[in-house]
Amino acid sequence: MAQRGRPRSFDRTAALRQAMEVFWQKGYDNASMADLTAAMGLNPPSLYAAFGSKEGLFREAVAFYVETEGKGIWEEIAKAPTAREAVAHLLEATALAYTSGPEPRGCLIVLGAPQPECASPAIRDDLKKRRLDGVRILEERLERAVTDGEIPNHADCAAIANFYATVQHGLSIRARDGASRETLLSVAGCAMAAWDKLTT
Amino acid sequence: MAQRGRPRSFDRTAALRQAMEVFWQKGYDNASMADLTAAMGLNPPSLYAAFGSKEGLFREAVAFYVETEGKGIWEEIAKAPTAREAVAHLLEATALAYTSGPEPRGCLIVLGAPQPECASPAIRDDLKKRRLDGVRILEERLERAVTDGEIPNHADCAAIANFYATVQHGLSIRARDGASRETLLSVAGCAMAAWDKLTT
DNA sequence: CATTTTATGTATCGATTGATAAAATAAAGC
DNA sequence: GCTTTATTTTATCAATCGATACATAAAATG
Repeated sequence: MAQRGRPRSFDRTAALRQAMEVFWQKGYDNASMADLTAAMGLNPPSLYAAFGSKEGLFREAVAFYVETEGKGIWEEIAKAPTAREAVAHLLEATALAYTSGPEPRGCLIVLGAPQPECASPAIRDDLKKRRLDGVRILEERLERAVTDGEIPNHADCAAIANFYATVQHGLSIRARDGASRETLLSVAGCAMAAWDKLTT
Repeated sequence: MAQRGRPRSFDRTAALRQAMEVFWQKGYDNASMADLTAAMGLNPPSLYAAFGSKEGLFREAVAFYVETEGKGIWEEIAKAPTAREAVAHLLEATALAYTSGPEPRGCLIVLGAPQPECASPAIRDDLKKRRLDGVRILEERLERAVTDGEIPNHADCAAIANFYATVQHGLSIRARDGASRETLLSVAGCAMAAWDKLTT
């Protein structure tokens, strides 16, 4: 059954992608509705009808970001045969993703709303939760490695997970500062240099 | 010779400290003049007479931050007898500083204006320069360690400096997410676990 | 056809943004 | 005491903020 009423004249997904780019570049608070409507090619009423609010638009933009940019970074965590390969891939994929375009990128989830006093506490908390989810996913992968016998029992999985998550977050800052792909990859390599000592 | 005219009725340094706290909590863009005047206990004209503009106030706040919060973190870099101790102290002092209060802290220089499209490109670039200065200071300390014979010639000082700077930047994000002092110290320890492999 | 429903374009809402003009006030030099 | 200089208070500036009211356009339904 087809929709009633006048159909929308724009590609919702394409508009969402444009919104994601604006939020990625400016962050939640600094991205104005004027910026967003201009980039998306919409008038404000169309935007509000399709996405509800600036907050709703950002939530969808983040979900879209996770499904597109984030997928290649995190999906290998579970698939990799060893925790070491999982972590190494995470950092390398991060380095590649953060230097994929001409513009400074970094992670939308890390940089989208970094201030404790954000215009939208819900947005701030949502991004924070997503970041902490990343730490937890890492920790769970390491604990699985203990079960698998890859890592000894006495290894501090929480500490190791926190360490590699911290490195990954730091890569966002370095990427925004214009660090090259080679530099970020070398940082990933340096972080992996600690692996043996941390897991034996 | 004393000042002519009516002297100001407020403590300029105390007001600057209050402004620093507001910027630290909200970032440059999100801190409104209303926030600042309220925290500093001033009327707008007094603020503008004393600090010139929001941008000027932020610059002074950052300089004040470096002189107070940042001093204990970076001054040991040159003093420490070995590069290893210098880097270890940097990370540990960072972990302590970022968890010194009840509120999520992190670094003002890392988090004060993280967006590529900031309301003030000059502010954004100034903070970026300060971050890159940190990387350079680390690298120079490592190169000195090569000269001193602490580290072999073939060590990649730039890569190592980039790695530890990345960890330090990442600590700001983790601190904002509420990571405990013990967690941040353990991250610092994990980072130092890579030292031997990176320097031999 | 007319009716209903939804989307669009124009214009604008009250609130807040960074920043001042004008006037009142206070302290120093003469 | 008088002048000079600077600060403080009050009120407000134009611009922008996120979000809508309203009228019109385009599709499905009857």
